[in-house]
Amino acid sequence: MKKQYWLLKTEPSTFSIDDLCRAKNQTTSWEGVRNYKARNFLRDGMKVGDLAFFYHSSCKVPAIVGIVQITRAGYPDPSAFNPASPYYDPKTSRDHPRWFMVDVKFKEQLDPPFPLSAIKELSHLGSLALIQKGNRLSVIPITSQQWQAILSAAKKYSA
DNA sequence: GCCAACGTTGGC
DNA sequence: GCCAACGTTGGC
Repeated sequence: MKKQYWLLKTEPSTFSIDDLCRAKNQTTSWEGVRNYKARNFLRDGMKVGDLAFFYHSSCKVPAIVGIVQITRAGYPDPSAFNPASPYYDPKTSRDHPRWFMVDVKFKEQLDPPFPLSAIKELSHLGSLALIQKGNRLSVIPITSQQWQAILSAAKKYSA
């Protein structure tokens, strides 16, 4: 199966790349996604070994800050069943899970981070959901061409 | 803090 | 099934 590429958004005030680095095995479950399109990508699209950009949103400098690898494919997100969780969804149950998550492991930090403003300047990206106006998708598929273009630009980038 | 864009909800 | 109202996202 061909490797697929992704971009995962997170608010650093909730969960940052530093949090991931400090996590046990530098691995975390990507809980709390409550959007159907994103859910479908988590449940059906992501495979073990896929790579994803780790993106900080809703912060001072929105940017790709690192790379992670998928270490476990989609499985039910238990936070949906937990009334104490901010991600609790009373309309779902363990018998009929609605929300899914994957596990991701830290692979690499981008230093410096590659900011959204620079991503927008790349001409050869074609349509990338991240830079489309009003986009709110938190799990975004990336073509291998886009991946290469962003990665090589990011390696050359210095603020 | 503002506001545009989007997804979801619920009345009909 | 439609669509207005609402809540949320996220860049600026």
